[in-house]
Amino acid sequence: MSVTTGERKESASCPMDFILRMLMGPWTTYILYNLKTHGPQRFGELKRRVQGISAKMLTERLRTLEGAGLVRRDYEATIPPKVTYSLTQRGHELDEVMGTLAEIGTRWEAEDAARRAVRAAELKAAE
Amino acid sequence: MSVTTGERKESASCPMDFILRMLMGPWTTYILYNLKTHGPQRFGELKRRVQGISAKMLTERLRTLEGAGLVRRDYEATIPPKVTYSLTQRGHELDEVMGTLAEIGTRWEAEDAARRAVRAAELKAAE
DNA sequence: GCTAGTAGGTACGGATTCGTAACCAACGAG
DNA sequence: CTCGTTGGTTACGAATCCGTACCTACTAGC
Repeated sequence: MSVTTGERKESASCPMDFILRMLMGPWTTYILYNLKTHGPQRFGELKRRVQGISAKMLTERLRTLEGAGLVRRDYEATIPPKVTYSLTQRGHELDEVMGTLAEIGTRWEAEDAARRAVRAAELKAAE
Repeated sequence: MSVTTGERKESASCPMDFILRMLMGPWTTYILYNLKTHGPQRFGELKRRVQGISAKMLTERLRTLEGAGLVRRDYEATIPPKVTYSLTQRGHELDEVMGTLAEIGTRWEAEDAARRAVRAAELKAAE
């Protein structure tokens, strides 16, 4: 599947698919999360915060997000150049869903951890 | 990124990432959507409905979803075997988010279409 | 005996992806 | 005159993904 370029053959009739393709792609959620919580940021700042991402990936993801209208790119042709990225209004429309997803994800992780703990305790008791 | 197997190195501190990895993976949304709207289904039924998917992919995705606790697999060792898949309670917890995502996706698609139409009209008027 | 259908598993291979490393342009500092 | 900074781009290569094709075991139907 092409996470980056959008549809592969036919995305036919699943609007979720389009939007999830956007949100997915390796670093996307980290980028959006950072732009949301820390506000507009310059390229280097963002790169430093999204630990481990390469300039190439960051550029590519930002271009994709920009193309989808989720992120705005402000370029100042100073020397050295200054490029600031920020969430667009459309980008902020995802705040709520992302919040919900994060909440569910967190809950599930906690539940899974609890379940593992119980199972471990049972195993120990069965010794 | 490994959509299928979950984290690659560190998913560190982004619960959205975990859950989106689940929802993503090529056919996942189609599968969940079908299980949600058409209820529990057998393997072949599902395969027929999720048009174009290969048995391999369907099996793999279902196993992943099962592993994440979103889908339940009921196996009856009749001849021929009968395997029914259904959403678990956890699977249904995503109903609302998926609905919201679908709504946003649909709206954006419509907005984009409208914008393209306007642009096309402008181009035509400028001839 | 041959085919179809059920629910997959396995092997291969082309395409895609993503990380690494190198490079670029302009300029200010030393 | 070289170095560092910013915001990238490009080339390469290894890893991964996912579709195709073929295999299983069993039975029913012709």
